[in-house]
Amino acid sequence: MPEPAVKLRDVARQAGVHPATASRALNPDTRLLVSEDTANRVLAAAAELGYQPDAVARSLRTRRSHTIGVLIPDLNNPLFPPIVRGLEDRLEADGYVALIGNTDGDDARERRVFEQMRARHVDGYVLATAHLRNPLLTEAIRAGVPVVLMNRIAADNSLPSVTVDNELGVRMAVSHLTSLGHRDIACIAGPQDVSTGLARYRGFRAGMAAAGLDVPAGRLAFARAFSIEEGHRCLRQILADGQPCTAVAAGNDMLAVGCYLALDEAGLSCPADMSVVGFNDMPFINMLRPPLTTLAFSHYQVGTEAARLLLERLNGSAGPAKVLYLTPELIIRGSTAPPATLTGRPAQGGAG
Amino acid sequence: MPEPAVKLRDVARQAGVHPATASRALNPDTRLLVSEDTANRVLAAAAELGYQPDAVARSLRTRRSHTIGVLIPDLNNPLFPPIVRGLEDRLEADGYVALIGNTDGDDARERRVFEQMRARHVDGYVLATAHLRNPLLTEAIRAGVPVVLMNRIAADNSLPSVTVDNELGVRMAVSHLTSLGHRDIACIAGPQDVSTGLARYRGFRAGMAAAGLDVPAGRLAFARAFSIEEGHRCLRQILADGQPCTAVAAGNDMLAVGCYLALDEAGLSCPADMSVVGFNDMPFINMLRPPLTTLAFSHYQVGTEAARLLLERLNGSAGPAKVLYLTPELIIRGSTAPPATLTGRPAQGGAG
DNA sequence: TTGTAGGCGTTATCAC
DNA sequence: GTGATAACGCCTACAA
Repeated sequence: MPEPAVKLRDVARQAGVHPATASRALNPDTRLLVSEDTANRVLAAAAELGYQPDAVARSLRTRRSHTIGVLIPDLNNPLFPPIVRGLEDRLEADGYVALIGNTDGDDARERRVFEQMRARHVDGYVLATAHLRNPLLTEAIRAGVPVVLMNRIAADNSLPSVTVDNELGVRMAVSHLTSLGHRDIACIAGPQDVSTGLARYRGFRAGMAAAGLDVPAGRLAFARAFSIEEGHRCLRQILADGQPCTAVAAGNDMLAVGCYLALDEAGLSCPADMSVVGFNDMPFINMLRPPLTTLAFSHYQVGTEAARLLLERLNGSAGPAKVLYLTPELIIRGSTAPPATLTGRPAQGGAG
Repeated sequence: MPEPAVKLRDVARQAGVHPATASRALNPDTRLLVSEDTANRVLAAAAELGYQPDAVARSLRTRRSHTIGVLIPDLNNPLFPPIVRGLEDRLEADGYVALIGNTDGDDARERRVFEQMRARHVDGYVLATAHLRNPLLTEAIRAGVPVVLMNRIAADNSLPSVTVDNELGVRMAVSHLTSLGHRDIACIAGPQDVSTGLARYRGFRAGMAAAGLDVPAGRLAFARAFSIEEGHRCLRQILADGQPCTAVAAGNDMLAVGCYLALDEAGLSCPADMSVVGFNDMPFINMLRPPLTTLAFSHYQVGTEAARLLLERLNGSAGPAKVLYLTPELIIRGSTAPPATLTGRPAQGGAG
């Protein structure tokens, strides 16, 4: 026994005006076109009947869906829920809703989701999945749909984007390690075809160079994904290689967790035998043993800022693309300590 | 320079037919109304032009948005991302998309989000936020929109729902503890106005009764939310109360994590001084020290099954509501061990 | 200040 | 089997 929804014409009838007048009274932008008295009658009628404008019909007419398409790699990555919350909370304030699409790093899937969203007339996109060169981007732009990038950015900074200063973050991490006395520092870099992986690796090299330290090949590994498994594999590889080291800078927290596993497996303990630094300060990462030293930034804010940049575009502001860098904060926890050689104990790896 | 989208009438013109015919050819359900030859021409034209039907216009006409409203408490709760993924993956297979709304346990917010979704003509709702008596439910039903519950269920089983067998799970947990030799077992129960909190508490009482054990008031605390803070507060309260116990069954993993904090604070160690059992087997909970013994079930499957039940309704199946119970699995990890009183003796498996 | 009319893109219901 | 027509609910020139 579904109750028929109340429509604009019902409100108009109740207020004794024409639907067009009711429409004007209900729409904040056109309310001043109508007499205050009429406006009040219409508003009262709408309230009484519980009128909700039909968003679908409105979209068809106005060509604006008030819907945003959001593409992320995988919601299961703990980095993304707070980002998505930030996005949705900010968008909701302006009457927008978000369609979330997971790509699982699969180009075909990404394209399917993208097209789905296009068919639903999303007013804009927020992408957290950008590769350094991404065909989807040019396509969206050609279609005249605003795009904002978050977390990852594109090769040229031609698009509005929000990201943490990855390079600075890793330089801070390296500086923290060297100030503890570490000199033999390994790096597990993330994938180099996304900006996060690349910028953090650059930050590592810059930090090491600034400290006058070498980066021999045996202390460097490239993860094929930002996953626990890859972190595990990479540190195992470095340990097997025999290039001794007392600390490792991981491309993100997931890789760092993988390092924990590899250390366990090798019978080494953190931080006594090896210090570990991550990146992101994922939720719950402070609950691990030892709690992970990592670089923090407000994930929620990444979402709200990305939403803000997109809303600016949607509200007509043109101008050059704003690229926002959040400053990371080094959170020192239990996974970093001076190297064993300095604490009185014999050095595990017997480094020179 | 936005390219104009290609419309049905463009396809029709290219194929040399009337738009109505093109529509029939493109729609699988009506394709048999049109000659095979024409159908092929239309399909070819559509492919060539890259035609994507306008979902908004279609919705207006057909009164179906192929959109589902999903209400969850908070995406930041690690339980929900996999559930949402399950939902979205299953819905996508049938051409539906999900609008996710976070309620933060706030009734007003829940109502706002619900109305937003209604205005967008969602074809159905999936609610993970159901209180035992929920006004939204009757409202949705009155509007003729199908509703499926997941994770939590309503007081009467009048709605299709998917949930783990909470009572059984906690009985398994208690049985595990008693078989280790525990007799003085505390319980930190979740909120009693939601089905999960209530059923798990019932399971605890049933399990204890089956083992012939008492539940004195001093070993029982009710959390006001499924949060780390509340778990912390509740166990601290129990410890302060002076009723000695050697194990605690927490209403979920978050509460269990709070227990870890309270134990740390009290200088007690887990599992030597106190065993802890959780519920849910949240992602990353196995990375804690000690890894948490808990009850696992496929969160992803909760999502896919909920989607399935809803799709059944949307495809017209009536019949009585199906209530699906997933069977939980006890995952024994490092947070449970025989009580200290027994560990001096070779009484590992044997309970007195 | 308010009413009229037309159309957004699609599909359902008629005719032919 | 196909074409014409109307309508889904709303907004917005334009007319009055």
